[in-house]
Amino acid sequence: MSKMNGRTKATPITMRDVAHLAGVSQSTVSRVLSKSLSSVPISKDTADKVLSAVEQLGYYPNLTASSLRKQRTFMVAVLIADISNSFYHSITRGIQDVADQYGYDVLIANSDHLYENEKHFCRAMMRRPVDGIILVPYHLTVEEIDEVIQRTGATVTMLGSHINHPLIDTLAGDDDQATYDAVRWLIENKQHTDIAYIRVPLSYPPGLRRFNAYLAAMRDCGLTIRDEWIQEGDFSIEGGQRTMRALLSSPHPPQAVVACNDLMALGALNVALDMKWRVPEDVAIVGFDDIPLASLVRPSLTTITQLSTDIGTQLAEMLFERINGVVSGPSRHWTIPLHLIERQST
Amino acid sequence: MSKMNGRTKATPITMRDVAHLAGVSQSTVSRVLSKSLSSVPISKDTADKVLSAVEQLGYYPNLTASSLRKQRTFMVAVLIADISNSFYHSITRGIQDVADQYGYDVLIANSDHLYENEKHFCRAMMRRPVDGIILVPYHLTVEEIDEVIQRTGATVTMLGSHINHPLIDTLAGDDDQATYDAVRWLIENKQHTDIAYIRVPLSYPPGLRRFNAYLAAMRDCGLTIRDEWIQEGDFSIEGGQRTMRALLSSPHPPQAVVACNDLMALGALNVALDMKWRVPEDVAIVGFDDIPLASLVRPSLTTITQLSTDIGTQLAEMLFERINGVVSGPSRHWTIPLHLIERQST
DNA sequence: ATGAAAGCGCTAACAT
DNA sequence: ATGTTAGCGCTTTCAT
Repeated sequence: MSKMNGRTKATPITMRDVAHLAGVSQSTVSRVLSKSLSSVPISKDTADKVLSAVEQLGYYPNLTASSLRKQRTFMVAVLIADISNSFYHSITRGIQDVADQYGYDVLIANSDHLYENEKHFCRAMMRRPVDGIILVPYHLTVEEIDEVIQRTGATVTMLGSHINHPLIDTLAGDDDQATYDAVRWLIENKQHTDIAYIRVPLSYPPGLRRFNAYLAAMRDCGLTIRDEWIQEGDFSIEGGQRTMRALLSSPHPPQAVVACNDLMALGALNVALDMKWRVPEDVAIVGFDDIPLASLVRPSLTTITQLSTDIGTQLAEMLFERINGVVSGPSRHWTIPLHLIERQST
Repeated sequence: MSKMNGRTKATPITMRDVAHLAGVSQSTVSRVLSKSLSSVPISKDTADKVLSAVEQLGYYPNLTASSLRKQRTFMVAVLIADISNSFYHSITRGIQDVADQYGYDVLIANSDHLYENEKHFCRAMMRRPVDGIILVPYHLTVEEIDEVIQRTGATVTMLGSHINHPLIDTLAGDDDQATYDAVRWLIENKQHTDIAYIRVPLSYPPGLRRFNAYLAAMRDCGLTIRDEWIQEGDFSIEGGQRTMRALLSSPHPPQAVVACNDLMALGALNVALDMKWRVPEDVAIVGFDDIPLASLVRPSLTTITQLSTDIGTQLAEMLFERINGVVSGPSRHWTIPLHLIERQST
């Protein structure tokens, strides 16, 4: 290693240095290195000289400069709702893998489900434009997302179905149908009548949809819902624990509990066991997302799968198809099939 | 929203536009906006004109251009070993929070514990220099990290104690001592004599250190270790499951199992329960990391805590102290106290 | 107090 | 086939 002594200024090696060493002009170096198809031919001889100079100096092109000039950053940004939820985090991994393949770096942001953070993300995108954005928006409006697109020219792909924009490809699960089916399955196959639901605040469009699906299933089966069976969590394990405690201590505890996501379902499961309720004998539990933990805990959690890794790669593939011009034309809206995975908690 | 019709080029608003609207020169706009302490005074009047032009146009400065000129990117990069391990992912969150506070964006990369990926990360840093780097390196050598520092001028902070470089602040837990203590505690307080260890490949310095601590504790207590009690996993839940299956099916299954990380311990726990072994009565299990799951599963997992969120914020704070010049001088090496958390699995 | 001009490192259009 | 030149959008000297 050079010397490692003292905190000194960096000594970046630029194209100029390479050009100088190779005895050619700086633009020739650029041409050799970018070897773009459209470019003019270059003599084998100079190409070799350049390449060996690059080798010798250990030159790395500066992407910041290249970005500025090309108006293309080779970065994509991802906005997820909760970095501590492994559901999102499988998505992230899927995206990273695909981005890597295309030579892109990934900027990750986390909204914690907060509108303010989502808006902050949009502002960040205006300042540091990226080529592509993958969003899991909860509160953002079409207008806000549209502004980012108009101003930065970024290609946007999102998870969810509540935004409709002519330039945004979307991928969404059929949440409501899956929730509806799960509740009916609890009623018809498991003979439950007293079914509680742990929802999230109704300002979250997907949360609202899932909750409505639960209501519809109960209504369609002619079942009545006690007020105390409807609980409101906040996506987290703690939310699930708190609401489950309320549920199990109420005068009429439910026979089954459906939660809007796995994290809350796991919190609920955990509280049930600690309160010595047998699961599923005394109370059955159903989640949503199929995060890795769902199959790991005992009893393992019955849940609705979204195949989160696939979602990530899928979203990224859709994005890069646009970025690389493989696909053009009107926005695509894909739906992914969801299905109940029956495990030990029901 | 403007029109949303058709996939058109972006219409970025630059400083020139602002200058034009405000009727001043572009450099004046820059001065007003950067309001750097060192800068010359500016008349209240023009400042107002500029600010209102900014407002009116909804101007956002372009960070790519600014980065190029200032040779400062306002980005930090993080290299973690496993994005699906919640231990790292609490670290990530801690870093994100701090970075956010300082107005920095965060680039996250994932090595999957692979040397090749770690080197790939270094190359990426050469091409897209960032102001700061936080590393959890497993295989990277001092030389390789030093090159990045020399070439990019980035400030580096890392988790771990096996790299010694005059410019790199490090934060490390006292893994070996904690492991040693945990094993002795199993022996002296829990009266176990047959203790197995699930290690990771010995090419991982921290893994090696922890393993040696286990050996030392056993030896110091005069206990012998059967060959089959030493198993090798790969950091993952599956690794824990596979090795635990081997352990429990062996002719002399251990009374206690210590794993090098929580993920493997959880896999082991899970297999034990599925094979109808009672935990901790038939076999006790100890992990390392204290990831959120450790306290969630039943029986909950006895483990060694590293306070991962604190680690993230701590690392980031150390980094920004350097970046912002709050601290200078020789590199600091901090140790964080680790301690055993006794839960139900022992 | 402000404008003009140079330049960060690169790409691409324009020369030759 | 290669060199020269003009920017990308910004910051920062140097003038005035």
